[in-house]
Amino acid sequence: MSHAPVRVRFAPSPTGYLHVGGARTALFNWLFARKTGGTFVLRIEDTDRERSTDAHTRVILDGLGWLGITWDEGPFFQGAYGDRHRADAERLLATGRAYRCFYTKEEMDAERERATAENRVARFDRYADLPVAEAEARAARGEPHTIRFRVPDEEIAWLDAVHGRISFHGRDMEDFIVLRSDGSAIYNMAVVSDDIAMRITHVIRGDDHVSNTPKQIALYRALGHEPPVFAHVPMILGDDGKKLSKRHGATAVGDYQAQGIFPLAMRNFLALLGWSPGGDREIIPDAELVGLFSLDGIQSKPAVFDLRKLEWMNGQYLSLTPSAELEPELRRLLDGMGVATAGRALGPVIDAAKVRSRTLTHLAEQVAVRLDPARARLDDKGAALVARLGDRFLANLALVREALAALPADGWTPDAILAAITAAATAQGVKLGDAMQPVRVALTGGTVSEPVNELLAVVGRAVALERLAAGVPPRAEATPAPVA
RNA sequence: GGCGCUAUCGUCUAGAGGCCUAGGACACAGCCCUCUCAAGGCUGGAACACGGGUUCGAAUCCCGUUAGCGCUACCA
Repeated sequence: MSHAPVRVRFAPSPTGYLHVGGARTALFNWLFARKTGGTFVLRIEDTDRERSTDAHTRVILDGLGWLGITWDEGPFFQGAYGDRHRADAERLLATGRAYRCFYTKEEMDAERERATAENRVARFDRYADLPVAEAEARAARGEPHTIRFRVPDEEIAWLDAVHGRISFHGRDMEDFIVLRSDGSAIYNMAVVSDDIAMRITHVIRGDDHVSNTPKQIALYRALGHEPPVFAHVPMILGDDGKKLSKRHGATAVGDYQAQGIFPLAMRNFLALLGWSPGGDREIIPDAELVGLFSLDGIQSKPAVFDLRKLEWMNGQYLSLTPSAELEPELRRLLDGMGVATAGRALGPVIDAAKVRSRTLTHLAEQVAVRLDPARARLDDKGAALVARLGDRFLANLALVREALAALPADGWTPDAILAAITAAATAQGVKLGDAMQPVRVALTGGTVSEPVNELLAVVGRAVALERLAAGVPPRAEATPAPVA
């Protein structure tokens, strides 16, 4: 083990969005780099020209930025290093660690089919022992061919930083292609060539790469380099135990950003998915995360992504964040919803709604209704209440409105409002709840909110009295229903 | 099929031979608070996959079984 300064890399391929698994891998790399005072390199593996797009690259960069994962070097684009990849592959050829292979795709497909039918492993070793002179002659004639790496017939083992010792044997691996017939490098070749060139000391990546690792180690050795430390972090699974994918719902980091999840909550949640500092920590301040992080706290079994817990955690961050800090982003969201916020103090409204929200978008919806109760829509619970109270709904509403109208503008405080409603209800023999709930429905369309007197205070006297006079809000359009 | 990895409450996990009649968190249920819903507090149900060893003693170490997952491309 060397004492060279730590250099890690995150190497996504821009063939899709930044998903939560990739984000967590990036986070672990970042955490490890910060913890060790090392360098975090970002490398975009865009060698699959068919599927790579600039749009995906941008989304990945944006996602990392949103999560606060900053890179010290890069982004480098793997596609730019084709010459070096080829040179490394040819070095393998020159030292006899690789050979020219003249199978056509059709021949290989046929062999693969035969092998499957005969229930055996496909073999592609026909050219392994072709005399070099003959191979060179055929190549010189322009005969299309690939370059295949000669896998050594020996045990290839390493001490994985999360799994401990993992061992493969060369005899279980076929000689694999390192250079395509068009001269471009195959994944394992490109990765090793780049990781050597970028002096990567620790490769922290997904578990799905463990079977690539022995091949890469063999490549390192054949190229005359010491392999880095490998740390294979387990997969993230959906709630059905299968690898997390689109059909499990939101898997892209951008989806969570759009849902109003805080980047810090996402970091906290992702960090704890497959890693633990030991003990009972759940909400870990970001500043402590780096100090706490270590590779051996990484779990060796896969973890199921639990959206509920993410939302709970986001709610924790929401309640921890002062309203003033929430305000700018909230104003932006409200503008997008068509709610005018200019010149209006949001602090009290945010405070009122915050404790009942788990995401920023949910919070924005609640704030929007308080700022502009005209946008309230009757929901199922609200409708049920209207139905249950029948005539008393409007009667109680009128009772409350009358009592509140008597309050002077400068006496519009939660305490005064509560006193007025309580007095009116008591005088008329109306249960307090039967007086309060209609107000709640009239103002929000639903039966859920902060205490009614606080709701009224936040909405303001003029608008509140107007809404109480208007009665039952219109039904939400999706489910039209008769309104009392 | 071959190779590899993994196995503690439904889920995330603590646990590195005695501290474990297995702890915390999410979720769930009940209670308190209360005009509703949250938040908060309290309480409850809920797990060491199975079988063999090793040991005075095993969730922890070893072996096997079973199950799940990953890889098995001129994709990355």
